[in-house]
Amino acid sequence: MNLKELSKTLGLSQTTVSRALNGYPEVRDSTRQRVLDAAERFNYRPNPRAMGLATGRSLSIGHVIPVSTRHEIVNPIFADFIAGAGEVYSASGYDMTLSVVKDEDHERHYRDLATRRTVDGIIVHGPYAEDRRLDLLKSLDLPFVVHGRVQHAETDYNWLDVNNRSAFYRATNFLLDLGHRNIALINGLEYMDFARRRREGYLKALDDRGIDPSPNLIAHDEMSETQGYEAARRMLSSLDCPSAFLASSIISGIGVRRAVHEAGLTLGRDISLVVHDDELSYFRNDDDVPIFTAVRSSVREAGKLCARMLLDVIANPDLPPQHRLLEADLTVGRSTGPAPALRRALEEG
Amino acid sequence: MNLKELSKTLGLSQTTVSRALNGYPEVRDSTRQRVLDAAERFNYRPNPRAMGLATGRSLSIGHVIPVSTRHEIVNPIFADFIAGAGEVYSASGYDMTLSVVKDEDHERHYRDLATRRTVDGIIVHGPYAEDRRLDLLKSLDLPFVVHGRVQHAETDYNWLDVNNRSAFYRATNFLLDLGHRNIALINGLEYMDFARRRREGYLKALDDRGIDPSPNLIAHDEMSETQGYEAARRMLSSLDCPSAFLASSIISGIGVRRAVHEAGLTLGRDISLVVHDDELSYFRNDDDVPIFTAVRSSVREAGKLCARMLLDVIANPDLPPQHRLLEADLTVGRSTGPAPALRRALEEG
DNA sequence: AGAGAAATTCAAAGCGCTTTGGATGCGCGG
DNA sequence: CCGCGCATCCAAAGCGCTTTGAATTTCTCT
Repeated sequence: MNLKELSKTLGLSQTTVSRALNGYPEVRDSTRQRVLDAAERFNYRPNPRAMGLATGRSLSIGHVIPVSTRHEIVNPIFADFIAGAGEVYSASGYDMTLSVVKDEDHERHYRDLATRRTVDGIIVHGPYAEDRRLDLLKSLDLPFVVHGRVQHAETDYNWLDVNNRSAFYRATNFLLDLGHRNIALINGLEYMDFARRRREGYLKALDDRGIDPSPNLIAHDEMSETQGYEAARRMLSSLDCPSAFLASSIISGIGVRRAVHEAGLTLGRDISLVVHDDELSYFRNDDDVPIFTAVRSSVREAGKLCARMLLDVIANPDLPPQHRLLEADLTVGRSTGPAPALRRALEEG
Repeated sequence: MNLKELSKTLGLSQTTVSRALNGYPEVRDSTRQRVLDAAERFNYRPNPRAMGLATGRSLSIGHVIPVSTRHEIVNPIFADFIAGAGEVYSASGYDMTLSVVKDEDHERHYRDLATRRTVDGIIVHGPYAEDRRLDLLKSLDLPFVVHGRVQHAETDYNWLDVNNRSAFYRATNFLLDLGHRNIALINGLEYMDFARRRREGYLKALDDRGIDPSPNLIAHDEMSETQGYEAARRMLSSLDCPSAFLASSIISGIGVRRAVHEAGLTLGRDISLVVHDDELSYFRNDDDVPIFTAVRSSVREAGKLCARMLLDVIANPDLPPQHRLLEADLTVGRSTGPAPALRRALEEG
């Protein structure tokens, strides 16, 4: 059943029916009701491609998921982010178009999206500290929102980010206050923007107390269980063995835990661990006393907020660039405790 | 730049240009080359909505991700599956449209997809043992492939599945051969088809050896770290304390490991654990000697295969229903060993 | 009652592509 | 030289919707 048939059935013109359905004012109330009833009865659904052709819009948002050839990992936070964003889209009648794009294909892909206008806007995932994508996108006249930020951008753009620097600054300070001095950082890939900011926060906190960071205690890699495990194992058996770890993800944190156990040590007593917790749905860390002390920020919520921001920008093209900086909570769990030296001092009174 | 402009520039009709671009034979070779060159030079990209309107196809595949209101978890295997499928789509010029749909909205959503023809086919994720969705889809005349199967279906349909029954049958036998008798099953939600099949395999193996399964040693829930932990902790402190666990996911397996450690026991010696390993990219279990003994099957590969199957079915509508049953590998890692009783016997010679 | 304004409704153009049903021009055999 | 078949190319219709500009109806006031 299409518009033509529907309007013929109703004895009205396509114009009127279309207007009635789309809520335009120049339709008599009784007529509109008649149209809506008929549409419902005949289960009429406008053809989105025809709508799109006529309006130029696609009612679809593009999410571009980067996969590098070097690093095969699909970001595990991605599923939850999508779930959050998807909720917003379906509530607003938008679809979500996903593309999984290799690093070297990004430019071509964005240009394609822009010229074919297959989406009305896009969400950029996993920005690098130096990311040429944004300047390209700016030049393409396609609304976009970045989940994260980049270090230096030629021009302003829409973004939503967790305050990674502050989160890791606070987390590091928390460990320092517990007496830890050798604090290791198990971070994400060095060229990722979030990883760089987290390291900045970490270094700043050390610097504030006049502590020299040890290069051996900083690991940059893809955040996987194995990465956490191997980095932690290496560090635990090194000379400047850390008494505390800061892990950029709950997943690498799990790896750290494995290494700690394997070394015959106990988390929260011999070794402290603070993780960044994205509140992944399959990895809840929200018991009354959480397993891990964590800086916490829901990535699903971030997905919702990004989606809303983008829809806003699309609806109001003249809006100035939108920014939203979320602060992470620092929640104390069972994986942290005073540094062994401090603990002994405390115990001896 | 659209078809009209392009053909005007070339001094050709739209018909000819369209045919040249789409590889139809009734175009002189030299002309075709001229057209292709110009298209390249002017960076011509056909408008997909116009194409879709004219052809009736959308060049897009729908993935429907279920989220229940009861269980908020987004299936963690989903990201890797998508990555696999996405590769195939982009190689074939298809887009991927994702929708995150609540249980109660599924029917409406599928009907919508079918009447609006916004996708050319869909992939069904996470089928329940008794899933009314399939019969509905069958009646909708929209090609689809199920990742998984259902228990009883009125009619045949396209699916790709891991042989869950056999995988868990073999895993259980493996543990039985090691002398374990109290074997616990930490499974997914009871109404999921895969969970039911896994339990069948497990029960069958026990039955083969005349062992009565203990209801206390079977847990059904969403597969999360917490679930694994709590189920294992409960079981470990119960009367019929298991000496081995079978976990339906590497993630719940991690939880089991935590409970084991917390009980002061050692994995692979005091307690054995076999997990189902989907080869999630952020949770590799593929060291020379893997951490976990596992039944293993790449979900990313499954994504690829499902996508290919669907594209096939779309291209050849008269194909009979396609089926593909993947066997999982049983890989021995460090999380399993002889049952304590057997080990003592062995040690005493 | 009649004019002008306001409220409704409509016909038709247009979005950018594919595809049907011819045209056109060419070489070739009779 | 004519007519036929083949290789190329084209004009125009159509996909299903929105939207412009105009027509028609209904109100409102005098």
